Amino acid sequence: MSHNTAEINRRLREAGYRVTPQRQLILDAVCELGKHVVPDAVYEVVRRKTPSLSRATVYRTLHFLTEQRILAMVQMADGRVAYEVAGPEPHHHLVCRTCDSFLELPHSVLRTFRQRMESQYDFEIDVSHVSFFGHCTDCRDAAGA
Amino acid sequence: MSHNTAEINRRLREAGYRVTPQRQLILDAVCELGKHVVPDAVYEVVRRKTPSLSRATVYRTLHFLTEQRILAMVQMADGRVAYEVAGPEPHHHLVCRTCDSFLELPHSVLRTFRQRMESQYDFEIDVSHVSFFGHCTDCRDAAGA
DNA sequence: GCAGTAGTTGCGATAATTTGCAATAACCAA
DNA sequence: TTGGTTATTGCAAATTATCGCAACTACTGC
Repeated sequence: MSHNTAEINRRLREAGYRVTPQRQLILDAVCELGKHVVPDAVYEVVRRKTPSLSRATVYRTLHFLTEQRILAMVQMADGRVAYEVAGPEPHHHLVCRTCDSFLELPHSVLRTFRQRMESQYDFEIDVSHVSFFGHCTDCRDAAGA
Repeated sequence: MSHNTAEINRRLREAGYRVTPQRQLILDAVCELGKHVVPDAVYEVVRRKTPSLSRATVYRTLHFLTEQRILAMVQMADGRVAYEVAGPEPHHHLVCRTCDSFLELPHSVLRTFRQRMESQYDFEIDVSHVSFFGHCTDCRDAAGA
């Protein structure tokens, strides 16, 4: 369990939302499944414990927890969205379009860029998570052969 | 019409693909609809001229034309994908999550970043189009009030 | 021109995601 | 503890996106 349940529950209640068993189950499932968790995988896990829990609830809850910055939404190369538990410091991904592998980037790589957008365009980039797509070393080598 | 039909047709045929009325209609529609065109809008337009043209063809053709770098795929704030005619030089967007407006960024803003990723991570970012999400001046003012 | 080849399309089925609404249950206050 | 308020859930239907396959047709070579 890599999330502080008590703290999260407090935050939710403070904001006027409710802590429901469904929300806790879904958060636990994302946590347990690791990084780049797709909605369907979450559904499969929670459904084992609570078969009545519906797909709609999974989708809604993932959205909800993302809005609350408890989860972060990440884009996969094929366009699907996945989720992961949001750490205290955001991080970013380099996603390979060919093999779907990904590299993690520290937030620092975007810090300068972000500041520039703010001063130049007066636009505040939401950097909870950014994915960049392209091709990793291996796949480029394979293609170039 | 902001695209050179003859040139595009030549490119497609040269690559072994075919120039079909459906593809032309769909490209024209994207062109006419402007920037950030969603698949359904394209479908509504082409269907007026050719009611038999199916939704599947719209989706497939948008993907296809994107692969051929004739269109560029852009992400909207709500996660949906949209398309626009790809210019000779890529450009990027700052998309406001609140009002869905967007600012265009010249490719140059990412050039340094891209080079850094290449030298540091040996990862080649596909920069045909990148969207950054956040909040524009107006929406931040409105929210902060 | 004309016919053959293979890239494309349309249809229907399927998967993935969202939404409306009534029933439910978490939380707060007394 | 109990009751009321209202956020949340589950269901089913609506949307949105994808896929398999047979029919079609754009293109090439003759």
